Amino acid sequence: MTEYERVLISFKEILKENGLKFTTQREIILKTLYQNSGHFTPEELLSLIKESYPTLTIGIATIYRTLGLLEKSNIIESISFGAKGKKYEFGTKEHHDHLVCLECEKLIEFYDDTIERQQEVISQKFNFKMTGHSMNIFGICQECQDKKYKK
Amino acid sequence: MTEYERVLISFKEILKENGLKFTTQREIILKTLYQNSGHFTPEELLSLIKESYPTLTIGIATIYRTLGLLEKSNIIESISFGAKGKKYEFGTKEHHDHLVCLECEKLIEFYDDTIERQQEVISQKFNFKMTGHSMNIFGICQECQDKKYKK
DNA sequence: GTTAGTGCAAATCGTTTGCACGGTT
DNA sequence: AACCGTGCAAACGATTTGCACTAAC
Repeated sequence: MTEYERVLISFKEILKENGLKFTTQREIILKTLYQNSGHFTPEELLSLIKESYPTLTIGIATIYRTLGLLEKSNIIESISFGAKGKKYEFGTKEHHDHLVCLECEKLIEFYDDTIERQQEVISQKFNFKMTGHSMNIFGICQECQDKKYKK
Repeated sequence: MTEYERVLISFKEILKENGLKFTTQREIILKTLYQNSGHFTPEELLSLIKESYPTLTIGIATIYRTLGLLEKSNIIESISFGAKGKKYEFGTKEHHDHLVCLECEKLIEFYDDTIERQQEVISQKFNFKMTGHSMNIFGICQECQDKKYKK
């Protein structure tokens, strides 16, 4: 069984448990996020789906509704860009955080054990029941630093 | 000289250096953020100012413009709530991160040396020129956990 | 057949902008 | 006097919602 099949089954179970329906749109959105690793805004995702499935009618509202559902189900994750909206990505096997380049808006993923562990320590200190976290380091990526000197 | 006086002078210097003007509105916004420790949305700040200075006319646009200015000047800091906007706080002496309660939306501040240091390590690993970061731990605060059991 | 999901357009919310007037330098 | 800052309202972009219709169960 592929990873995608496993995720699909678990999504269907979540739907059933909550009296929700498994629709073509929901399947396509999930599949598209799975097949295209990367970070997408809802609009980007809509364009991608429309290109890939020209005969499917699908609206931006459904994208938003489904993304919300998938996020609550812990199948996908989002990262916020302030007033500039959110980007979504398939919730990969292992959690990671991001380096955000302020020049080219690129996201670089990283995973760091020390930080993960320290979060637990901090939560305990405040008797805080941690359900998630986001850690973003802002700055300029190597590529953009290089470009600057070439100008 | 009080801390506020020092900040005010440095703000005035930044304004002068950039050919900008020191206005009543800018002063009131800075003073209000300084005097009211806490995290405010632009709208909340506007209400607070209107209550405190009933004779002053001030619009939401000025709040946004001044908050942007103060943030670029490193006098205040912001934390983003995705599509739900940003909250601003006076840039206290030492940097800190936040525990965000998903139940009551309260922010709890913390400072953790291990995390701060580890960020430098990660940035170096990716040849990333770090200019800032945000780390938010999401979950349920102790108060809200208690409430849940009392219901 | 019942109920939830959909697309569409309108509505909403936070934020930004154009403009004529007023305040600071 | 020159020029920036202001309030106001309109504009904007991301997201949400109401509704009649359609599809999943």
